[in-house]
Amino acid sequence: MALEIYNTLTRKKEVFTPIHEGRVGMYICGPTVYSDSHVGHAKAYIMGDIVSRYLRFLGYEVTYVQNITDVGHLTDDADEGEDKLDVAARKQKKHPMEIAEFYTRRYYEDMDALNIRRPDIAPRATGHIIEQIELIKELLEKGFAYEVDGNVYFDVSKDKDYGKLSGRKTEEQEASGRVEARSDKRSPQDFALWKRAEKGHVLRWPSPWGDGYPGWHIECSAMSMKYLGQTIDIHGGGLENQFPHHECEIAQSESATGKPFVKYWIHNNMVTTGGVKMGKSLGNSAYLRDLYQQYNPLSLRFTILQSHYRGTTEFVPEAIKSAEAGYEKLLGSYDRLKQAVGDVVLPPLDRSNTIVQRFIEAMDDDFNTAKAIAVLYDLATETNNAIAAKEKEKLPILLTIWQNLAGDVLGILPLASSSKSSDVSPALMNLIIKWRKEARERRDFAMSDAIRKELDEAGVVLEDSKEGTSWRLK
RNA sequence: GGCGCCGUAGCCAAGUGGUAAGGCAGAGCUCUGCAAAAGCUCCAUUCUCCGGUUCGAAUCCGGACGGCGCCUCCA
Repeated sequence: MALEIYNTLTRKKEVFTPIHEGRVGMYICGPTVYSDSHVGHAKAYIMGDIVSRYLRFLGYEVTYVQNITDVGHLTDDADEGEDKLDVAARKQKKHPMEIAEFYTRRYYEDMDALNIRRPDIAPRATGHIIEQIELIKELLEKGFAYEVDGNVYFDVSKDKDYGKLSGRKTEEQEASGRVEARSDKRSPQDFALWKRAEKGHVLRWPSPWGDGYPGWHIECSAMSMKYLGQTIDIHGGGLENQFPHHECEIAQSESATGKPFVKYWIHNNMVTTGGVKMGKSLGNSAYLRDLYQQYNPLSLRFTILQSHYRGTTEFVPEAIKSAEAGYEKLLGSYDRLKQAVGDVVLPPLDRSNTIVQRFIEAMDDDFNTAKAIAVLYDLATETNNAIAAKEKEKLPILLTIWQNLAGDVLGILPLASSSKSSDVSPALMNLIIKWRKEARERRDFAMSDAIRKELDEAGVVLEDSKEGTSWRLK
């Protein structure tokens, strides 16, 4: 078996072979930092996280680049609309860069909580204006772009391949009545590479075409090529970015370099509620930091991983709660195993183990995390039985498997530092358990039950078994 | 109008030609002073519907119905 990835460009699963043996360059379109992150961001960046984690598990040297868009795009590619960062800045009476910095920090906080590893390089659009201008100059020199009164547009008619990612033909676009004609573009489907800054536009830079700011799509082309080369292995993002954003990126990049821009395009599907897309503009979206008040962030990650990244995820309380219940069952098994194993040096991962094999087979199939999680439930059952049967030899082997599959690849095990903070002293708990045991021995069940009930209310669960009483935090 | 996706048990959800994964909820049993946890067992003769291809279809083809996405900022 080998890793197969569904390539949006070819609309089929392809065996993954990196351009340079042993190394992978990947780019996932990052957020525009003018508001807080919502569940849609979680799904997209969990996908990027899983892809990079699994590639590393397979032994690849991965460079993961994810931009921070701190130049507000116009709300459309015509000459209308407003810069989103400018709007937020004006409302809050702040400089646009304050807005960008504020939400960038909060973005990372929100993603950290989901156990999403930070990208290796997180370039900001405002830090790469020079690169963007250079790319635009090249496109002008090669005749793929034209300037009108301080605005520079990409000439879609010059690009024979335009539409190859999204399956759109330019003639069809022209037939659509939805493309605004009100601008100085030659053709409605041409898109802006550089915009002239009007009076009052705060974010602006000097350029060969006068003061202005970059268009929506150019930053990703410029930054991905700067850090990953002219052809990169994997480029991805949310499905709604397929058109026009990624289509335009391909047009710009390939016209400038004459080389393929991306080998594998990956797109994640949406998060829905009641079957309808959750989105900012629809007003049915939920901010992650609000959800964190109600749910453990890792159980939200688990909920998302229980569906495939290319399918939709139905995000309703009933689904989240049932996922959370299943997730806690897995964690319970892992916690008991960790306690049973104690502090010993763990063996290396045995990749020939049946459970590991099945897990790899699932992940090799276009990152099928739902199937991979089903394997973890078998791992949990095996773990629970091994603990009950006191198979001491087997336990460290199982713990290694948990840490590799559930921990390193899926990222659903709590990090040691972030596990439930305990203000409960183990020594005091042992004392309480000892007294309760004495009460039980003299059959004072009223007392022993009262102790259990009150501890439960304090967040500590007691569990009696043949081996004695154990405790855990709720 | 153009392009595309989806419809699997009460809920979430994998499966894309070989006879329905997994989780939650539910039922029973084991263990147990009780509870919890855990284990075992049960829980879709069937995949929206109707035709077709095939030895064989949830999976392929055609049609109907229902839902959704993109085409405008969006993960």
